[in-house]
Amino acid sequence: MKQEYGKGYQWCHRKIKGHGYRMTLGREAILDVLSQADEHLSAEDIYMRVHKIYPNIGLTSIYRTLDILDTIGLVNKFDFGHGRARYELAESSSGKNHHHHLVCTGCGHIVDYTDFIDEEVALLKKTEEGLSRKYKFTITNHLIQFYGVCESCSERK
Amino acid sequence: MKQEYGKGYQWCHRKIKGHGYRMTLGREAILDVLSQADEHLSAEDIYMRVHKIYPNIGLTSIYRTLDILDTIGLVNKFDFGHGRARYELAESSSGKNHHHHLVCTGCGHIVDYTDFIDEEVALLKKTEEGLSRKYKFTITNHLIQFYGVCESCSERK
DNA sequence: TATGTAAACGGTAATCATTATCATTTCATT
DNA sequence: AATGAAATGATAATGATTACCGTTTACATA
Ligand SMILES: [Mn+2]
Ligand SMILES: [Mn+2]
Ligand SMILES: [Zn+2]
Ligand SMILES: [Zn+2]
Repeated sequence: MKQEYGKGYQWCHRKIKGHGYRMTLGREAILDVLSQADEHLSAEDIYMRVHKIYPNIGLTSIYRTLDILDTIGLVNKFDFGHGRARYELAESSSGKNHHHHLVCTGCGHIVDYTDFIDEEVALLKKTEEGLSRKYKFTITNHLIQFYGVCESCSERK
Repeated sequence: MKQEYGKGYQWCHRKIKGHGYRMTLGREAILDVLSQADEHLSAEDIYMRVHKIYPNIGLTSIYRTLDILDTIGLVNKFDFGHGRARYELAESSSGKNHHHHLVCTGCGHIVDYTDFIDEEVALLKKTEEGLSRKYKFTITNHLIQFYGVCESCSERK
């Protein structure tokens, strides 16, 4: 159960406590489910998976915890336009590379891509600096998504 | 009322009819409100403004029309993370330049920026081609947003 | 190790933007 | 004017997320 992922369980634990939160069995289970997920899970997806290993969990706690984890940067929350938020472990905690998303508007399939990511990130950095200066914003985050139709969706006419 | 904007009312009219839809007073009023808007309006914002010049309009028609206009590319629909969708006239119909958004997570203020847009668009084009080939996607759209804290929000501690 | 207290919890009800339904009206075409 | 399709507005339904509240738990302290 308590497996290692990214910078590891201990690192997440410290980060949570460092922000004044407690580490509980429920939170541990949520991190565990996220670390094993290969897709971008909704709160209810997470609820169902956590429920198997920790049956007492309530959906409310899932939302509460995800909100905290998003706030302190351990998870990323996304809206891919399907009416519900989706979550993934952040790079820092998952050990995955920085990536952006390609979304099929037909079936909802999502591709994590890292192609051109270095160029993208370089331009983003430059843009952030420019915008920051010009508009007096402290920029904390960015979002890049491409939308289109995947192969099987376009074959399905 | 029926004023000129972007490629003009006639152009929008033709585009709507070209997709098999009818041009009605309500739709005209919605386009009119959008063309005069200086912000990114929610469905209810639009409803209230249209209601002044066309009191019989129902909120349902606002949603229906916006959905159609989004689908045929006359308006863009955005989610800036405040629980409701926001709309703006698309470049083609508004005459505005291609731009992306800078969002203040404190007060919700949104800046349209065009800085570095040529470089951004060039990279996007290249990335789109690469992703398209590699993942067999027909890419139709992209989304770029920066999130941060505006000056007055950071002064307000 | 026992205890006090704030944090976290689960269940339930409430919220609220968006959609579905459906009877009525309007439009384009003849 | 008659016809059928598209559009409309009022209303109800939906569904993800949040608010509330009484109970339980984690953990700093003694
Ligand atoms: Mn991802
Ligand atoms: Mn804009
Ligand atoms: Zn697809
Ligand atoms: Zn602000």
